[in-house]
Amino acid sequence: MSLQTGGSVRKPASVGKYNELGYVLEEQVGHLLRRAHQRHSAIFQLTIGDDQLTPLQFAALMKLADVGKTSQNLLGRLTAMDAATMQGVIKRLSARGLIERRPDEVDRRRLMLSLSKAGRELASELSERGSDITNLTLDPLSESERETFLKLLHRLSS
Amino acid sequence: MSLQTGGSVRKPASVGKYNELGYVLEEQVGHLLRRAHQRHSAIFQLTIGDDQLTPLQFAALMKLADVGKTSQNLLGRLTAMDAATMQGVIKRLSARGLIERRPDEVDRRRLMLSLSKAGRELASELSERGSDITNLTLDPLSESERETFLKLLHRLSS
DNA sequence: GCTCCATCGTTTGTGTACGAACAATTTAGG
DNA sequence: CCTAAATTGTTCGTACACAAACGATGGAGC
Repeated sequence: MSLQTGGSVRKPASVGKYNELGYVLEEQVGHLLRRAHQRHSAIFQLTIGDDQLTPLQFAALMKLADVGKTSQNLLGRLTAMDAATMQGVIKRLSARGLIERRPDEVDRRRLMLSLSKAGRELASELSERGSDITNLTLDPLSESERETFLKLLHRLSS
Repeated sequence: MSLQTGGSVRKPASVGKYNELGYVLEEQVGHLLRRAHQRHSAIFQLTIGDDQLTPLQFAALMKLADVGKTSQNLLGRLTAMDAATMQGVIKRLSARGLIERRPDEVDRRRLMLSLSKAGRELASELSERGSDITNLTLDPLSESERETFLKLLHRLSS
């Protein structure tokens, strides 16, 4: 399959500069998504107030607080995490004693997860912080712009 | 694919907007940014037509084609990559013979980078694909929505 | 000269992210 | 009932992402 442009697409010779390919990194949505995510991660780290907790660990914690006892696999789908990724996240939360793991009696493939007392307390303490982080991330936008942005972003989130 | 592989799937109390903690993962901008980035990565991989090339490698390649000979450190800043990350990206591009590295004569701390012939050819071949990827990612949005979204996203990219 | 400090690149360690292969188990179909 | 297919969780390999510590170099100023 030909990846070529067919030969008659873009300007041939660069006049004053070097090879201009007509591709501007700063205008690509992938690059902007990546940078926005970087900025959000930095805000998260400054705001969450728990040195160990990462964005994914926080998401898993809050989702588990939301839905209660669930299988590891289902929690992964609810938080948009790959099974292998989920494995690592749960291992670290479990090592901190925030999550309890036990095999399902009925389906012995399953690992059922639930929050420990410490996990429930942490989730309760930090839920406010989570909302703060979203607000801080969206700070450059006005109220109506935030609404518009979140609506459009949601449609780009498969 | 059914989301209900969880045996006795009880609907959580927070199907609507609120749960007991008032935190809804699906409304957090970080979660949406992450999912949008996941979707974009999948589109990139399907579209770029080069099994080895990753989004960051492609960004470095195109930026280097754009600015010409540059130091590794400066290229990192231009592509929003950490020095340690840049190191790995350049190493892999270099291993494929797409980039040439040589120390600066004047400032011996610097590693000067430039595209090889193969690198220039690949950049030229794939620049069109890069634009396709942005278009495909933004496909769920109308033309005016795309403009709005990119404008707002740009303001959230530090 | 010389010292203080910034910059450049590297390495290490931890944490996502995901494809791929795998074993154990459950389910579906004939 | 029995085999084929699907699901669940694990491990491995590769690639970001970034903090932190490091050695080498360069520059400003005394």
